[in-house]
Formats: sequence, C-alpha cells, structure tokens
Amino acid sequence: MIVSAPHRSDAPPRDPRLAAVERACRLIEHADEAPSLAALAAAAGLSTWHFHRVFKGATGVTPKEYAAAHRARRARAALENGRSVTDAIYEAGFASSGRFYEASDRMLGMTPTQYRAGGAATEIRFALGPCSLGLALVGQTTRGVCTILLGDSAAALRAELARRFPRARLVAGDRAFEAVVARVVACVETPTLGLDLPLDVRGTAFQHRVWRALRDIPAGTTATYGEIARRIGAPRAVRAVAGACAANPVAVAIPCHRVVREDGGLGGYRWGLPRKRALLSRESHK
DNA sequence: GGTTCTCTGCCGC
DNA sequence: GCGGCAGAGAACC
Repeated sequence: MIVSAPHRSDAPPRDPRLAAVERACRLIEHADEAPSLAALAAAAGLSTWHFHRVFKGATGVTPKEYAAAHRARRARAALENGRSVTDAIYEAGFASSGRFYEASDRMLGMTPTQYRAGGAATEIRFALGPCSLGLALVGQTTRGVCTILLGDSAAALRAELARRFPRARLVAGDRAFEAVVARVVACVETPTLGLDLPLDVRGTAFQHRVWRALRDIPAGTTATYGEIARRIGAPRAVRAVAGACAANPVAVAIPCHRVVREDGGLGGYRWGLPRKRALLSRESHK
C-alpha cells in the first residue's frame, strides 16, 4: 500500500483535484517509463509546481517516489512469478541493469537472484532480553537491527517474529549478539540515550518519511499525528501517519511512542498503552 | 563533471 | 486556490 488512493470502483471523487491525482497515479502505473513531472502536470491541467504539491498533499509521497515504489512492485511481482532477473528489469521499466542492481538492495533488501530464490538467504539473528517493560526481542540482519518487539511472553514474541519474517532463516543469537540486545535494553531503560545501531527497516516510501520524522522528535518531547503529517509535507495524511506509526518495526529505536493525539490523549501503542506511558514518563524526567 | 530533473520555500495574484 | 521563481539537491548521462 503506497497511498490511500481511492479505488476505481468507487464513485468518482467530488474533488476534481483528487480525481486528477488519481489519473496521474493510473498514468504512472500504466506507462512503460515513468512519465515526467511536466507530463503528469500537463495531463492534470496544472502547473508542474502546483501539481507536485497537490499530488504530495493527497498521497503523502511525491510523484517520483510513487513511480519508484510502483516500479519496485512490478519488479517484485516479476521475480515472484519466476521471471529471469533480466526480464524483471525490463518489465519493471528500469533503464539499465546497473540501476536495477543499485536499487534492488533498498527495494528488495537482497540481490534480485536471492529474492527470486524466495528470499531464503535472509538470515535474522535474534535474542530476547528482559527489561523493565517486560521482554524485548531484538532481531538483526547483516545490515542492521530489523526488529524490536516488546511483550510479556517469550513464546508470543517468537511467534510474532516468525509471522513478520515468514521467509527468513531465524537463528538464535550467540554470545556476541548479547551486546546488541544489551544496547537495545539500555535504550528502553533510558530512552534519551537513543539507539546508535544501524537499522534495517523495510517499508514504503511513505512509511520511511514518517519514520524519519519520528526519529527527529527529541526525547522528552512529543508530537501529534497531525504535526508529523505536516512535517512530512502531507498535512491531510493524519490517518496514514498513524498507520505508519503502528507499522514501526523497531520499538523505541524509532520513537513512535512520542506521537500523541491532538486532544492530549495518548493515542494507541502497538505494544500496549502502559508501555507508552512508561516510556514517556521516563523521558520527561530526565 | 556537467546537465537535467525534482523538490520545496516563498511570494504574488 | 493556483502560478511562478530561486536555489538546493538528486538523478542522469
């Protein structure tokens, strides 16, 4: 899901600008090569600059990001259908194989050949560590920390890990890995420390924007969902922001607990409101 | 490494 | 609400 874009089957949106954005999305999806900003704007009957703003306001991502995400989706689909890597490059509309390989790391998290083989090559080391909020499960790929889950039951956390990474090979962490867990636990106990470990988080372009904005919220302060939406330049995407917060794969490292409701309420928290409350109170007293 | 394209902040209508 | 510019940065060749 890249945008909360309206679907074709619905009644046509009353807002003609939304309709124009929708048409632009379809244009991007059906073109062999991503249409230029100027072409999209012309089709929408707006200036390039204004079209760009309207598009981003409605979808939360820029036309280019939308096109890139769509291209990535096409490449994934082609590879999943067992096409050769060369075919996938062609079908997804990449200009050259060099670009494709360059992009594939971000897009697939692995080389295209590995992805085609079912992603079995991804290995995630993980371990559980006790902390004052219960248990923390930390998972790490060769690139960085890919998941931090909080909970009370080791079995439930392991199940959650397997559910999130159904194709990965899950390997119990060794002694060396304990250090990583310790760092994460320290970050839970003293959230103001932050986590200086590399992260390996996958998400849509929109989710990455939100997550980046969350990491910019200073410890000890909070922001509202609406503020985050404005900071990423998508003031109307408040609900989508909340969705991206909920999809945060690395608790505490990306401080989604610092996002609260406009009315002063805490809002929700994937790992339970008591944990959100505890984290916030810890930060405010430092 | 130069050029083109994208993106955003700002202003004017 | 919309157009337009400037300037920075990214993408491209």
